[in-house]
Amino acid sequence: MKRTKDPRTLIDIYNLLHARFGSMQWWPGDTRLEIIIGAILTQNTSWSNVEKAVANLKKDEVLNIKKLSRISEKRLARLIRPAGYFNIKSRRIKNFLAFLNTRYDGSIEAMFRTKIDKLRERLLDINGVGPETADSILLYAGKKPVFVVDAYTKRIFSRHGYVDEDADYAAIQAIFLRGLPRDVGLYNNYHALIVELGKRLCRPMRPLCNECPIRRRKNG
DNA sequence: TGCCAGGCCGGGT
DNA sequence: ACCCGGCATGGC
Repeated sequence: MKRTKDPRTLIDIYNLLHARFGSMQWWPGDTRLEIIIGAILTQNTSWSNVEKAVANLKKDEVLNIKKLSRISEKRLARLIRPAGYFNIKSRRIKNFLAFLNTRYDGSIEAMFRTKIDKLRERLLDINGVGPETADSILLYAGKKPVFVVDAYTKRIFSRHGYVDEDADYAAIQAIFLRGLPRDVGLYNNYHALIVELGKRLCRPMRPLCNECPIRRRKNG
């Protein structure tokens, strides 16, 4: 069966997802620091595990910049144990805090006063912060207009023919930046909707499923 | 039970 | 410039 190019825009897809799941208005987390820590903790890790780790940090009342900066890497690793990769993530959190303390005197506000592109460069220089983590920090903690790409984005939109299977992070991001108005609220909800769809329906070994709101059906 | 999860790094070609 | 193993817990 011959297939023609999907004429629907990325906005059309957004509207489908929004109709199905509503407004997510992310990130799940109370403070900007919690969002940043969560962004590191959720690297290749299910969110339910991250929640346990964050709960531990709150229970011990260390989820603030000063305490997190002072406790040992060892103790931090113990607290975030449920999130997996706890040793490396403890170091990565410490790396971020060292960056924040050194360059911005421990002020997240000061950090976000930096021009977006410059701040993104600096975040990427932190060992343990890659493109998705940096962009999540910028968008969700900083409310900056940066589109976040993740494994779900790549999987879902390559399956539906919007991005190449082998496209890298920057290429996928460029497609969304080109296809969407530069709007923080839209970027926020779009990525959140993608994750929601990914978590619920779009598993690795299941190419397309009938419940997928993006799926094109006969008769449109 | 084995596979997977909202990546990223470092060492090897 | 790629490619790949390592990192680790908890849920289904």
